[in-house]
Formats: sequence, structure tokens, C-alpha cells
Amino acid sequence: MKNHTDQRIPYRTVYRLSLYARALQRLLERGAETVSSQTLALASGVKADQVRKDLTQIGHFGRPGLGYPITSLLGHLHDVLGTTRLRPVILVGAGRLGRALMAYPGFNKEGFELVAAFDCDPKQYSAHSGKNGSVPVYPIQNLSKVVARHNARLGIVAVPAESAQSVVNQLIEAGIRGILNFSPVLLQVPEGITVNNVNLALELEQLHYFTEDSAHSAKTSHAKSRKAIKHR
Amino acid sequence: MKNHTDQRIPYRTVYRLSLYARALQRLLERGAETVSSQTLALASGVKADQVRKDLTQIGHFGRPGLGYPITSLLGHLHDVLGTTRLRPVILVGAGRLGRALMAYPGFNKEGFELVAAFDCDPKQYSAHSGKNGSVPVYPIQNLSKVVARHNARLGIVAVPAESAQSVVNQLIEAGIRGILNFSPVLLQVPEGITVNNVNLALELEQLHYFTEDSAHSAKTSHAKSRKAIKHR
DNA sequence: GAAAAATCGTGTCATATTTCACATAGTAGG
DNA sequence: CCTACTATGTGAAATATGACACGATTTTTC
Repeated sequence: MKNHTDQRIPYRTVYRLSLYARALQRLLERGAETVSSQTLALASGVKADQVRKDLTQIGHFGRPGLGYPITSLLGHLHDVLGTTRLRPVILVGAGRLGRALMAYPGFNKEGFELVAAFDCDPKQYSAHSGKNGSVPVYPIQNLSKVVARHNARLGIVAVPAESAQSVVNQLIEAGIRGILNFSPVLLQVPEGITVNNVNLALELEQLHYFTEDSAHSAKTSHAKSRKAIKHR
Repeated sequence: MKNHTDQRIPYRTVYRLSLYARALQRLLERGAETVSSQTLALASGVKADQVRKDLTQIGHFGRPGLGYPITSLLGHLHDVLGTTRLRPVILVGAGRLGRALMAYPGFNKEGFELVAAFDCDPKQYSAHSGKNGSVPVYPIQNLSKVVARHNARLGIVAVPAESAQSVVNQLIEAGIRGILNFSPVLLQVPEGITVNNVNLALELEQLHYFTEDSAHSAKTSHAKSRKAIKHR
């Protein structure tokens, strides 16, 4: 039967579960103890029905007339999402974007720890490693060793387009299984490796298309079927 | 009738069209003159059928037995996507992420021009404005004026979570219609404004979930239905 | 303790998106 | 000019995703 342990959670549902976790965190900080699907929906930007459907998928049961116990639900979400403890993440590319990511304070709060960065330019790693509290930047040659040491599975790619594929090959070789790719190229990866692309240009082009009401479609109000806010 | 001019192109199709444009650009640089749906599909990471369906949506007709003429198709894509000329984009938040974005060389190549940046910290704008060729950084108070001057419709939000909603309100007030949001908050916007969210933590959590094969699902191969590479 | 209100869980329906399959049209070669 | 081959365009089936509605269960109130 449809037990919650015997099948993967759909693609987009995982996203929403993360959203819920964040919303719950905020609610918890405000002193709430239970939450209704209605409230959680509002806080996450989705519909109440969707919240209930998603939450039943992970097998957590709320109580009619009362709602969901926040603490328990949050714990359950962390279990399912695997964010119970800090997960190590490594970064390749210590250029401007890479350094911006290193300085991002949200990693730990969200259950991840940026444990190491890599670059091929000696100026980058000699300049930044060793600073107190900051992320150490190693030469790319040390990749395998450091990945193994931290047992990292996730990697962020923030290198120029030219070297992206080469870097990814090395990441996979080193044992990385999931890649967050900021470079604007189509990465070739074997079965079993997951890639999420964040492509500035694609985002902007899409935004541009959907905000341009002249020249494309006569009816602006035709967009009623599409939500203004997108969460993938 | 299903004419290509009388209806909007679906959400995800716009994304793929952008992908095609990039792939075509590369093919063109290699000296190719025509391309088959098969080849274009391979270069873009989608299926050939999908390519044909998408391309018929914009009303461009390929030639059986030969394929699509690259130059002509690329021009048509730029028309449809509205990337025929440079579109102005403004940025709010000149912190680390903001400065990384300002230094991103890809904007112009992809049809966008980062015309101005804003910050509320005098240190940021006094330090960076006026440099030759770089993006000027203005105080946030000048937002309306500068947005109007450049006739910008698109804005990028790279400010801390606390100030994101406030910034977005000002953007909308100033005439911005599409927002690329890097802050991890749910933005409230009126009908007609499009928001695309880029949320590091959500991306990582999803990656983590889908690369974690223990503890969640017995069958790893169960993921046959999901593509390893994701383009939204 | 009984009735009313609140809220969950889920079957069913509607919509959007992708895949399949194939008839159709154009090209190349002799 | 005719045949063989290639590649498109598109209707239809399959899949995924989200919306709706309603019965069931618990709390709250009197």
C-alpha cells in the first residue's frame, strides 16, 4: 500500500517541504505550538490542500480540529529531508561569486556547512586560507583528499564556463553526488548524479518574457492561470 | 486557430527556448548552418520531440530532410524572447553577492545590461560609483529616478532577508515589473508582478534529498523517471 | 455530554506537460 | 524523374501536477 517509506517524494514536493520547514521555524520562534494547514499554507505561499497532501506523503498525521504540532512536524521534516545534522558542502571556484557564497551566513542555519573551497589560482588560496573562521581555499589538486576527509556529497560549481565540465568530472571522480551549478553550460554527468542549475541569464530572460505585455499577446489578463511567484 | 501570435508561450517552454538560443549560438560559432531537432536536443539536454513542439509554438518552420536554418531560427528566437536589443536591469544590494553579480561578464552577452545598482550604505556607493566601465552604485533614495531614466523593468534583489520586502515594495513603486530574488523570503507582490526566486538553501536541500539513497527509498533505480539534470 | 466549529485525510476531477507514433514533406543521388 | 532517406509537424496517449469537495475526527463551548 501507499506507505510513506516505500517511495520517493516527488520532485517539487521536496521543495515545498523545505519551504514548510522554514515557515515552521519562524512560527516556532514566535512561540506557536501548533499550526493549521491553512496558516502554514499562507506562510509558505501555497494552498492549504497542497500542504495537507504534501504532509500526508511523509506520513505525519495532524489532528483534526487542532492542526499539526510544530516541533514534532519540524523534526519529522528534518528527518525526511536529511537535515538533522549539518551536511558538508564543498565549493569550486573562489572568484567573485565563489567568495560571495563563502561569505553567505545562511549555510549553517539551513543545515549545511561549507567546509572547503578550491581554486586553481594560487593567489586565491594563498590569500584566503587560514583566516580565522573563514572557509579554507585549497588548490584544486587536493580535491579528492579533502572531499574524502569531510565525506562531502554535495558540491557547488562557481567557475567560468570553460572549466565547468572539467571541474565537474573531477568532482564526480572525488565522490560528489549532487552538484549545484552556477556556470551557464550544460553539464554531462553519468546516471546517478544530480545537477541543479542556477542560470542568471535564463532567469532574466524568462522574467523579461513574462513582464513584457506588448508585442507578444493581446490579452494581459490571460496570465490568470500562472502564479506570479514561482518556487520552481 | 492555434496561431503562434495569439497566445503566451507556456512557462517552461520559455526556459527551453533560452536554452536553444544558447545552443544555437555555439553551433553557429562552430560554423554550422542548419541543425536538426535531434542535434539541438542533444546540445540542450532535452528530447528531440520536445524541441520540435517548442519550435512549432513560435511558428518557425524547419524543413524536413534538412533541419532548421540556424541564423534565421536564432533571430526568430531573439524576437520572441525579446532579446533583440539590450534590456536594462537594475540591482539592489551592493554587498558581496551584489558585487559578484556586478562583475558577472555574461549580462551583455545574454542580452541584458546591468545599468545601475543601489545600496543604503554610503560606503558602498561612494566606493564604487564612477569607476570606469563599472556599474554605478547609487543610494537607494535615487531608485525611482534612475529606474525611470533607464526605463528598466527588471530588478535583481540581493539584500539581506530583513530588508527584502521593503526593497521590493520600493522597486514596484518605481516601476519594476519582474524581480529576481536572491533573498530567502517569501515576497508579497501584487497581481501582475513576476517574481523568480533563487534560494540557495532550497537548492541544496533538494540536491541533498535526491543524492541520499540510504534511509529514504530501498530502490535507487526507482528514479528512472526523473532526469538527473534539471532545468526547472 | 451534546452540539457546533474547526481542521484533517483523501478520492475525484481538471489542467498542464511530456512522450509516442506516424503521416507528410523535402533532399540527395543516380 | 524516380527512389531512398531524412527529418519535420502534430494528433493522441500517458504522465505529472495541482484544485476541489466532502466525509471523518477532534476540540471547544455551553
